[in-house]
Amino acid sequence: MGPTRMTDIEQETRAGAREEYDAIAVQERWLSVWDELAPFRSSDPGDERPKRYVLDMFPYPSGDLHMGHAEAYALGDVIARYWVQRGYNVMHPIGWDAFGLPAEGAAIKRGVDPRDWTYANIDQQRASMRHYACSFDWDRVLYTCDPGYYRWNQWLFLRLYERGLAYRKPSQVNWCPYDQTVLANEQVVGGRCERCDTPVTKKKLTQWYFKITEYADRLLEDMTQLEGAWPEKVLTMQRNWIGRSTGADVSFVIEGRDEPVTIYTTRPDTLFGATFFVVAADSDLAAELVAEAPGEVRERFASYLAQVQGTSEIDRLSSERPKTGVFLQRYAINPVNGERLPIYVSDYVLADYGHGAIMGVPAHDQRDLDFARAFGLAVRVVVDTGEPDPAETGVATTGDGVLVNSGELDGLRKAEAIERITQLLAARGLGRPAVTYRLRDWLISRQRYWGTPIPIVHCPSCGEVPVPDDALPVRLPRVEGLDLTPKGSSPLGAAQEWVNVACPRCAGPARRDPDTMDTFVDSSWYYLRFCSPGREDVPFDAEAVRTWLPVDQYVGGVTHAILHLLYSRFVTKVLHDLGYLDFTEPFTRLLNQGMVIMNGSAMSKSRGNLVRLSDELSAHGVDAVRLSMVFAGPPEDDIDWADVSPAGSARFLGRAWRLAGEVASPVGADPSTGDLELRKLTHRAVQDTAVAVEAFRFNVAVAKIMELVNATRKVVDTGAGPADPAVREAVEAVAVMLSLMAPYTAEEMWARLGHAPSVARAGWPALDEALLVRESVTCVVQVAGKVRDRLEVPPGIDEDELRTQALASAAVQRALDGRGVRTVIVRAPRLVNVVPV
RNA sequence: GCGGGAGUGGUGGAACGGUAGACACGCCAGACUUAGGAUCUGGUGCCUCACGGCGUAGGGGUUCGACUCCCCUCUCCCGCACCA
Repeated sequence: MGPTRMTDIEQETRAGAREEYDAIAVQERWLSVWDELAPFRSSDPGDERPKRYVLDMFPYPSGDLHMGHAEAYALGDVIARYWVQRGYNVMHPIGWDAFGLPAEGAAIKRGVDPRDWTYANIDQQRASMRHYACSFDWDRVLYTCDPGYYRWNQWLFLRLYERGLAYRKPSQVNWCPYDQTVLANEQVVGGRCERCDTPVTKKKLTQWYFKITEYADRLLEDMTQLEGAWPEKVLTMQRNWIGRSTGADVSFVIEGRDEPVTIYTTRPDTLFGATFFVVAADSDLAAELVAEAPGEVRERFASYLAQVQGTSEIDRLSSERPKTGVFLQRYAINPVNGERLPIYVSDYVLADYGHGAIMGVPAHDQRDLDFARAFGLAVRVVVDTGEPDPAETGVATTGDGVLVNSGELDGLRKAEAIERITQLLAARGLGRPAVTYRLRDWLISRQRYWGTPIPIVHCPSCGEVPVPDDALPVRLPRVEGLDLTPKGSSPLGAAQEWVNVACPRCAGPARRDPDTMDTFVDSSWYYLRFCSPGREDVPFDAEAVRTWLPVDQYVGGVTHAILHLLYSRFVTKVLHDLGYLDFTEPFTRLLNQGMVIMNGSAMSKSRGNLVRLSDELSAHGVDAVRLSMVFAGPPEDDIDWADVSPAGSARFLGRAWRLAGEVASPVGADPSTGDLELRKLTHRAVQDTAVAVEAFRFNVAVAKIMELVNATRKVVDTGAGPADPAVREAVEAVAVMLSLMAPYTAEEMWARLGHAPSVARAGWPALDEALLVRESVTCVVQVAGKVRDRLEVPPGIDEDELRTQALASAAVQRALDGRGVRTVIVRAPRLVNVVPV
């Protein structure tokens, strides 16, 4: 009966001869094999496999790959390699987000050409990726700093320009004093420059914008397509960022001014509670209103404005900041009751939100109340919420209640009053319902060298003239002779031969726009370019885009939750509207991986907790590092490298590899004659692993593979033995599944098992459904919800039979201790719960 | 302040409302060893000699049954932060 026992001698030999797996030595042998086989090429003509587009966010080439890259690409690779094994033609390309400030920094500091610095880093990263066994399709590669790429940024700019979606306007903009350039709203994080952490200030400048606000509603609505496929967190962040609010515009007559001024409010029901009026200090309206004010007021305003503009965003944001302002000695007339409201300027009203002016309702808005208390202004309650008087408590009431002191609105509740007053205002031509967004237009011009030149020529007689398509690309001038030091204006302006051109329209002398584009423009459409990276006549091949897009699976860090993802969604919609794309969302599914940290905090040189990827790779090998990244936990969680054990991963890989060397049945041995229990475990593991991978529970997938390895070990050592065909079946399954995370080891195993490379294209093991059926399951028997016994029962057992068996259990009877049975809950075949009286 | 998420062994983490702690790391013991930081085997939530009891941040609730659903509290993380 049973499996053949190994003799003691065999056992001794085997134990004594445990082979050592040299994970590092093995690596070299496969790289050239893979180069030749190109298992991940996706552009072979006539490829009949169904398509799938897996995309990792492309890197910025600032030095070599680091631990963060290693995690992201390990995760993306599991997904890409899985779908290849499932028989899909997977497009998994890579490129470089190659424009940007670090290259200029290097140029300034070390006198190297940004081009040379950038391409040198790219070469290094590319070599590291190859070594890290990334499953990229090396035929699909792009560099955004290549004129062959950025000409299409210019093309995109011109298409937006034609539609009025790219425009120039003067405005108060975010200014980074360190980088000496403007920043988009999205690139200011907590009042600091997203790049260099310098506190941001404001500056009035004329800049180029993309009109993303025109797409605010669609960016919001289309998120229903992404529900469940993108992390909820990202969707929430985008919703908040867009910040749609509904309310009403209300016109106020200003004494001594012909035109009334419109304000926006979400609380038109509190109109009768307005006791003052505030205009943003840095708005045009403020400048205009103060011009008619007495000289003393003008002076105070001027010094106040200077003070406001000198304040950094950091200070502006501090919440405990007292309210400040200047009374202009002018008045606005409340349209509902004719009251004269004193007009103030203050920095707590923002020039570029709503209309840059508000009505002050101190009783029902905390900010207004703070201001009123600072300036001794009246506080009038118009919504009785039952809470204490704000004038005394200093706490504004914002809840629901009954309108008072509000003329015809008295007695209505908040919501009714909002509707009523909006109607009344509309009927009298004094207001209308209004929607406002927190989202601002995307400021895309930058006063720096290493970016895409804006394809506009400024002509003294024709004004702004777009560069014709056939004159693209507008190439960057050579860097020689240019001073790249940040000085607040673009270095390109000093490139005389470049900047002075003939006007494309009148041929007269004109100047190129000297600014370059935000690098987020580059990345807002790169996923389209991968379909046809070599095309020189079009930005992307329409047919190829129809084939591949949208991206089925996007993988990247949550740092881009707003910036890159919002811009990409916007550009996709614009290109859709222009007829270039037939879809409206670029990324069907999104996975945000966490960060790799060390000892509880982000790695940094200054903290002294930096872990170098290259060190980890040479200590443990590529596979062990990749496996550790994947096995550490759910992909969206941070990985504390102090908590993971690449050495443990390496040991596991050695165990798997050794098994492959012990398989003693020939290639093609019929598994159906093999050990049934092991076969069942194999097929179940294959099934469970697939389910886990598809649900992004890669750590669980690894655990399932480990279980199978452990079970196979037992069968080899103390069960059916290494010659059983079921062992081969199991080990082959392990090799294929492991190829998702540990490509070198899997390839070695595959070779040891007698197969030709590459295991990457071996195909996912076919499931035998019959082997997934269990002939007995463990049934838990509870008494009052507590487990008292376990029964082995057939899966098809009927409820009555199970109930009978459960009640017959001695352990159940003991636990009942003579009490009667009130009910028995039976959930065949897994559980019975006996409820005593 | 507003919004979102999360609290499970010494650690990372598993668990369709149905066996809490899969799989690892670490640790302990053993085997093989001149040796072992290699390899293999076994053990490992807490209390208890045991029977058994207690355990998923804390407190309530729904349910035959709750890590899972609901309410309250505490703690931590993330995002936004004068957006009228």
